[in-house]
Amino acid sequence: MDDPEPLNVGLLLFIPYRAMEARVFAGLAAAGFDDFTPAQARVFQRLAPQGSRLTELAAQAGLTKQTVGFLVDQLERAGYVERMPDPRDGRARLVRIAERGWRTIPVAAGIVAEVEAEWADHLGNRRMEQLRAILADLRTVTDPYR
Amino acid sequence: MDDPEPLNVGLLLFIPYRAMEARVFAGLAAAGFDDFTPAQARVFQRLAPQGSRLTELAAQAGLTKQTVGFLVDQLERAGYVERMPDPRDGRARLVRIAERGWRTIPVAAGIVAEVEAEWADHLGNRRMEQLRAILADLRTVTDPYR
DNA sequence: TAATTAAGTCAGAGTGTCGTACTATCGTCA
DNA sequence: TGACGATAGTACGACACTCTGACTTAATTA
Repeated sequence: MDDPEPLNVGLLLFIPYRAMEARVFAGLAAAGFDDFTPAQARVFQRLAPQGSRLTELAAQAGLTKQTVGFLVDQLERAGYVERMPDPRDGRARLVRIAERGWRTIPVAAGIVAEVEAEWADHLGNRRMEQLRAILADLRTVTDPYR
Repeated sequence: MDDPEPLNVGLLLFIPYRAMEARVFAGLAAAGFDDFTPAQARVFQRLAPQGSRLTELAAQAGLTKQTVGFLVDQLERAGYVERMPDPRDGRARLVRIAERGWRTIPVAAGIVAEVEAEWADHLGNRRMEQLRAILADLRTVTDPYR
């Protein structure tokens, strides 16, 4: 109706991000993982396979330690992750994906693949690959954590 | 240290989005617009120049009417927007950008331009344009609202 | 070994979001 | 023209998320 001016890139990034997130949540819920909030997922998503420390997760997700601790509590109660002492540092504990957490992974990956396929279908494979490559490159200047 | 597998496109979209948002907020705060939260901004950003209805904003932002009403209350109290009756519908009210709101726009636009310039500098102009074009195209399949 | 730094927790407060229920107004059609 | 279903918005209550500040425990450094 009234869009002569192009949206800024920030908003353009946000729109598909949100669409992807919504699809993944709907799919997880349909597969029985219906406790699981976006905030929890943003932490869960960054767990290293061998486990991550709270402080590390907080830095990566751009949240405080307290917030991540709160979210990990919930994930732990729901059986998605477990905490164990870090053998290399008595102060630290490692947050690791637990059995139920592992089960979400193929489900989520399947939905992501499905959405990506739809996008590739719309954009064409070549541009989809360009998008992925450009975003990965952009990460080097926008992700303070690597 | 440990990133052989590529991140999914959702997360790759989120990282620069978040970086852009953080920069805009820091800049607005530095310019004296230090009340102004991300949630408020996500609504404010979608206001049509002639004013928008609450329901319309809610649909675009993917929020409920109540949530948007709550955020608009705050924006109104802070002088960024004003509400007026919709001459075409007695039930509706138009939310319009108010004087103080208009003043944020060049500031925000300047920061967005600055960040985009940095990105273009890193990616090269050609790929920056590709990114913009691809995202705009992707919007047709990911934005349920247009 | 004392001082400093780092990992994590606890407590409290403020913000953001939703579901349900309600009022007022609009549009339609008998 | 007036009754009825749909739509715009508000009110209230609950819960999720996030932060700040203060604290505990363990590691590191001097």
